[in-house]
Amino acid sequence: MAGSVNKVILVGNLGRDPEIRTLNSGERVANLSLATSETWRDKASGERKEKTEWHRVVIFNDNIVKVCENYLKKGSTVYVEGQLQTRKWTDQQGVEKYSTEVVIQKFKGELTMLGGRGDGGGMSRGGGDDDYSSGFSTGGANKPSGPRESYDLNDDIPF
Amino acid sequence: MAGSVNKVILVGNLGRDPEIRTLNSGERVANLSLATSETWRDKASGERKEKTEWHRVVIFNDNIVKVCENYLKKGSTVYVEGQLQTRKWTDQQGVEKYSTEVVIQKFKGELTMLGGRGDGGGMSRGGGDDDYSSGFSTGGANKPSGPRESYDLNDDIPF
Amino acid sequence: MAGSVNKVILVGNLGRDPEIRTLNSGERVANLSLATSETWRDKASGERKEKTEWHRVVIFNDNIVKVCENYLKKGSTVYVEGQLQTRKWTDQQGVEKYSTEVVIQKFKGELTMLGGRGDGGGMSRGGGDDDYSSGFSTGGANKPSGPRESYDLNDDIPF
Amino acid sequence: MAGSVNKVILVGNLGRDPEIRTLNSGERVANLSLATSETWRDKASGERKEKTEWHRVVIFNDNIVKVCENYLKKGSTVYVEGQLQTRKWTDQQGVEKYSTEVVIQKFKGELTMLGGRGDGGGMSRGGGDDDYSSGFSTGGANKPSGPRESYDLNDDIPF
DNA sequence: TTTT
DNA sequence: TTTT
Repeated sequence: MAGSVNKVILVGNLGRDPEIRTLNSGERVANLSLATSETWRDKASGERKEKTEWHRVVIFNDNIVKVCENYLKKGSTVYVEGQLQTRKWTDQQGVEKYSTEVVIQKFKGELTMLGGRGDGGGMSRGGGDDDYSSGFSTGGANKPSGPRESYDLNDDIPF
Repeated sequence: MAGSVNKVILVGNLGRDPEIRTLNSGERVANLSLATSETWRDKASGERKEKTEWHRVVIFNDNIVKVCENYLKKGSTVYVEGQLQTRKWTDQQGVEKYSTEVVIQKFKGELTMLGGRGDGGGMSRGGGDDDYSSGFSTGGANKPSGPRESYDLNDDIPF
Repeated sequence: MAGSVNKVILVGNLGRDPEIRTLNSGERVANLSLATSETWRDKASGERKEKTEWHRVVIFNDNIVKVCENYLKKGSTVYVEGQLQTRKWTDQQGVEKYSTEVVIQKFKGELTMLGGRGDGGGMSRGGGDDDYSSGFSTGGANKPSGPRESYDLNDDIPF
Repeated sequence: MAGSVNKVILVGNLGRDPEIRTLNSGERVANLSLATSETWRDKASGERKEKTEWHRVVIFNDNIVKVCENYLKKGSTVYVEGQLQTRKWTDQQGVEKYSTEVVIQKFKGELTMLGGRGDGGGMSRGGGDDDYSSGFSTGGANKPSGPRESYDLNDDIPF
C-alpha cells in the first residue's frame, strides 16, 4: 500500500482511575476510560444539550504506563494521540464481539497531561528519569536528547 | 467540561465502492470501508509482515456524499478527518451490539481525494457549485445544529 | 492538485492577553501569542532543559474572536487548530519580511479552552447564542468564500 | 508548563527534489519544499481561484532522510507530520531574519509517501532494514517490532 | 474488502 | 518550485 495514516487525537477527562495490568509476558498495559463531550443549543427547543462519547484507550508504552500510574486519576484532563484498532473477542456465552480502541503502541503515540480536577496538585514530574518530554508529554521516542536548538547551515534562506 | 477534542485522521484506500442511502428524513448518508495498513519486518524471523485495519466511515455532509457518489470507488485513496462515535444497536436476535465509526458530521470533518487506483482518471470536479475546497477536499461547512444522536439504519453490522 | 492538507494542532498557553483589532472592512481579527514548551533531560550533563516555541495565531472567525475577547487572557490554556500561512510584508525601512502564522479562517479551524491560570474562574459560556460547540470549542462554520489572501495590518512584526 | 502539543500535518507535493546535506557533526539533514493548495470559486466573479502555500520541511531523522534520498523527487506526494519551529538567522548583510519550518526530529514526526507524479514507478522500499513502517511511512520509532495483534486479557469488555 |  |  502506498502509505497510510491511522491517527486519533483526543482531549478529554478520565471517567475513572487508570487500570494497570500485567500481561503474561510481563509487559504492563494501562487502560483509560476517556470522555469527550459536545454541547450545543437545539435550534427547535432552544435548549442546551450535551452528548458525551466514551473512548477506551489502551497503552503499551511503559513510560506512559508509568505516567498513568503516578499522575493520572479520575477527572484528569489528558491529550492522547494513538491509533484506531478493532479487536475481536469472545464473551462468556461464546458470542463474538468487537471492541474498537485507541491504542498507544510501544513506539507510537503520545499522552500529555493537561491538568484537570484529578491532578493531585503537584505538577512535578518525579526525578531520576532520562525521558524526553513536552511538559508532561510522553511518547514517540526512545532515547531522545531534546529538541534541536540550532544547526550550522548558513545558507538557509526563507523561501 | 472544560473543552474537549475528538478527532480521527485517516489516509487509506476504499475496500469497496461507497454505499449511499437515503434516511427516512430524506437526508443522504455515505458509508466507506477504509483500509489502513502497517508493514514491518519481524525481528525474530526477519519476515516482512502486514496488518490491515478496517475503518467504517459514515458521512452526513451532503457535499461530501456527492464527492463519494461521483468520484470515489473501490481502491480510491482518501484523506478523512472525522470524529469517533460509538453506536449501540440491536441485531435480529435481539443482542445488543456496538459499532465504533468515524463520523463526518454535517458541519465537521473533511474528505480529500488523494488519487489511487480506484480513480477513474478524470479529476474534474464538476462545475456549477460554489463550494470552498482544498483540492478535492470537502468539509468544514455551515449551519450546524448539534451532533448526531442516532439514525435509523437497522441493517448496519460491524464489519 | 489531487488534494492537499494543511493543518496545525497546538495546545499551549497565551503569553499575553489576546489582541483584537478591526480591519478597514469592519471585520475583526484576534491575535494570540501562544507558547508550547518541551522539556528534556540532557544526556551529557544530566540537567533538565526547556525550550519554548512561540506561535502567532491569527483568527478571522468572529465566533472565535468573541471567545478570545470574553474568556481568554494571559496564561489561558487553549487547543488551537488552524492552517499554516506565510505572509510577506515590508517593514518601515522597506525591507521585505516574512511571517508564518497559524490562521483560523472564517470557515476553518477551531479553538477550545482548556483552562489554565488565565481563566477568570467561571466557565459559563454566555447565553443567547445558537452556536454549536464542543465544550468551549468554536469553529467549523459557514458560508465560506475562499481563503484569505492578505489583510491590511501594517504594524505586524514577527515575534 | 502543564503539557503542550505542537503538531503540523501536511499532505502536498514536492516543488523540487529533496536537498540533503551533511552537518559538521556528520549528521544528515533533508530539506523539502512542500506545496499545499486550496481552490475555491469566487462568489462575486464566479471564477475558480487557487492559492498555494509553500512549506519548508526539515528532517533530522536518518531513516526518513534515506527515504527522501531514495524515493522522493519533484512532484512526489507526501504526508508529513512534524513540529513548528522558528529559527533566527543572520543574512550576509547582518540583518536578523526568522524562518519558520516544519521539523521532523530524530525521535518525533513521520513521513509517508502517497504517490504522485514524482514517484519513479517502483514502490519497493529497499531491503535489509528492520524498520517499522506503515506502508512507506517512516518515523516515530526506534526499534519497533510491529503492531500488536492481540493480547491476553480476557476480561475486556466494551464499555 | 483496499493498496504495494 | 508542486499538483489538477
